[in-house]
Amino acid sequence: MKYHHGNLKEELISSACIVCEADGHDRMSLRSIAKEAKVSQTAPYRHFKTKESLLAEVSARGFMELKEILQNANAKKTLSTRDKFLEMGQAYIEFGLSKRNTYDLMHSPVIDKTQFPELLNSAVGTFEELVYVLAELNPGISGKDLDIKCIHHWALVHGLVGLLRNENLDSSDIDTPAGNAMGLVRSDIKSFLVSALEV
Amino acid sequence: MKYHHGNLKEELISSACIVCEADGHDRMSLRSIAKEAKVSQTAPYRHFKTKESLLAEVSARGFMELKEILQNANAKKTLSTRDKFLEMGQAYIEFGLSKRNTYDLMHSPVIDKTQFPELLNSAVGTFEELVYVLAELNPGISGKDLDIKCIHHWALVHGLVGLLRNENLDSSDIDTPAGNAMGLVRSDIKSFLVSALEV
DNA sequence: TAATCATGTTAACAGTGTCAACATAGGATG
DNA sequence: CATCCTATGTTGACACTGTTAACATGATTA
Repeated sequence: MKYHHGNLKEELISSACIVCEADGHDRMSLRSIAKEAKVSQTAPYRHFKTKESLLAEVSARGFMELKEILQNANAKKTLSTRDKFLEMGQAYIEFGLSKRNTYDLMHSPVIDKTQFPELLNSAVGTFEELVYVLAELNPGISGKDLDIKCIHHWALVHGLVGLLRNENLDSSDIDTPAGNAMGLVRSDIKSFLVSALEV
Repeated sequence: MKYHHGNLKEELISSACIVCEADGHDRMSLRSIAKEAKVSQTAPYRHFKTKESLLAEVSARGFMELKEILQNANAKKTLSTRDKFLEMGQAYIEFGLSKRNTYDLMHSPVIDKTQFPELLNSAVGTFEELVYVLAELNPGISGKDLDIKCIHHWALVHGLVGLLRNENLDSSDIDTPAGNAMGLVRSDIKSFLVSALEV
């Protein structure tokens, strides 16, 4: 039994990623993931100043994974620019729905991104990926106008993920127009994107 | 000093509303608001089964307030339908930005809305208000198509609030296209809505 | 070899949500 | 009016949390 773990920081992060996605960041305790790594409850403090900074790493990895997913969608050379754009939108939403708790952490106010420059960069990186397709899709616009258009589309998919994830409007027993429409959207995201984005 | 408070439940809720908006729901403790009401730390448990159910109450009040705000915007008789719609969008976003922490709670996964039917109704009520204007604005569509259009616009404003609130992209020192565009959008929300909603 | 320093441990503190057991008062019932 | 019931309060405790201080270990470096 060696005293020094050797690879603790990395193990803590990857463990945190798993627990965070499984239970949600608010139910994740530093102590539990320390225990999982078979290490004392205060060992993480040699690698992370606070719990928040560990969560910042988890969040950053989420953004990196999302960026990669968007890049992959954008890299499908057989598709038209329009279809690549739609593919990205769908991939984004699917990420938000499948990595539910991680996505929640990524946009949670418990992490002050201004205190974690790397995290901020990761988040901005996601945005940049969107800029590339939209620039290709709209040769007419550029600069600020292009950036604002990006925000428009980012807001749309981000908002949709939020509604589908948190409102529980469709998965409830109560039969409402909102719930039914939400179910329709969820069952065919691509159609929704086509109509909403009007591209 | 009377043993029974007399109006504890109501006082706890309104106190929770204030603390929640001031500090955020995750930093709010049951004990602290019990103390504020000059009552023992377990007294709240005579009125709320768990902390979550008190937060559900706070969330519901948030939705009711938001609905009222949207109703007021929609009731401005001097405005055209289009302008009423824009007014609602702007009012929604301003609510999300000014009642930042409350808005966060309203869409937080810490509350399982399926376990609080009244809260679910409040949330759905917000949606309904949107249906009314959009129906008036688009006489051509109805039923599911109308509902899906509502989700589209709800997602847009909801997503925009999320980006403006949590990403900290514009308030940071780092100079990025995303941050700059975010600042532009924030400084003139109405213009953004006009271009994004294309109405 | 000796010293330094990153990385581990143990013990403790103040705080949390929650429950069980007990206390009080006011309204309903005889 | 006396009595009991029930809603509402309190005290004490439990298991947990993030975090810090003080100490231990062992690898790197002077």
